[in-house]
Amino acid sequence: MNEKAAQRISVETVREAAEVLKCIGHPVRLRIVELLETAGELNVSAIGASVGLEQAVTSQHLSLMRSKGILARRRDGVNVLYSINDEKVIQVIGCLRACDKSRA
Amino acid sequence: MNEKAAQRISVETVREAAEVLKCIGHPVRLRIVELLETAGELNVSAIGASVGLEQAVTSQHLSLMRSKGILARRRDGVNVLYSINDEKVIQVIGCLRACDKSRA
DNA sequence: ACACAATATAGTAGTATGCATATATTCCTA
DNA sequence: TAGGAATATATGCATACTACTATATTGTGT
Repeated sequence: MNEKAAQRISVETVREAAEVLKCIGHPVRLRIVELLETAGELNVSAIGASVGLEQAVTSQHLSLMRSKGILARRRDGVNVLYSINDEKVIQVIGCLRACDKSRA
Repeated sequence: MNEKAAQRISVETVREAAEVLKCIGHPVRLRIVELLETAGELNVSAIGASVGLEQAVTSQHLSLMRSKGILARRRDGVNVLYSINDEKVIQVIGCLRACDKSRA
């Protein structure tokens, strides 16, 4: 079983995946995504504090990722909680953790 | 076992990974990487033909990916054979194949 | 050494990104 | 409903990308 199918990935998938990869291909955004992968859900100021960014800049990065479907957002009173909304991204983070560990 | 370690990925790894992700976060380059993942090794013109690109443009994309350590290159007479040189990238492609299949 | 085939590099113009600053919006509480 | 806290949006500017075209390099066979 599992005989290395290797079928061509659809044009659609390539286009969308490239957009997502490009988006998380930024140190700050990748860090944010990593943070959310472990924390689950966080508000904007917590994210900004953890990554060390201005409020506006943090919000900009979060908005961008949300616009690509990478993040989901939920209001909780005054706060807005962000979380990961893309399975691919979670898998990529997992892969990076593994790589990071194995390069000790 | 495997108690969701979730240790913070090192700054180094984040920086490098972001560079790689950004680089393959381009439709053409992602397609090239997919191609090489199934084909193993291909010369420039074969890659260009398969992706439908001008020679110079193909070469530029390949050079860029090589400069990031994503691709390896080997001369074979007049030809230059490119192949994937980054384990992360292979895993990402695998992930995309899975996603693509499951969205049938 | 010459001619040709396969790759690579340079230069450039248009577009997109990234960050910073200022300003706006939304929601809670007194 | 006025004020403050938490987020979001608008704008400007410097930098980075992308695609295109032209030109250069490298290797092979004769």
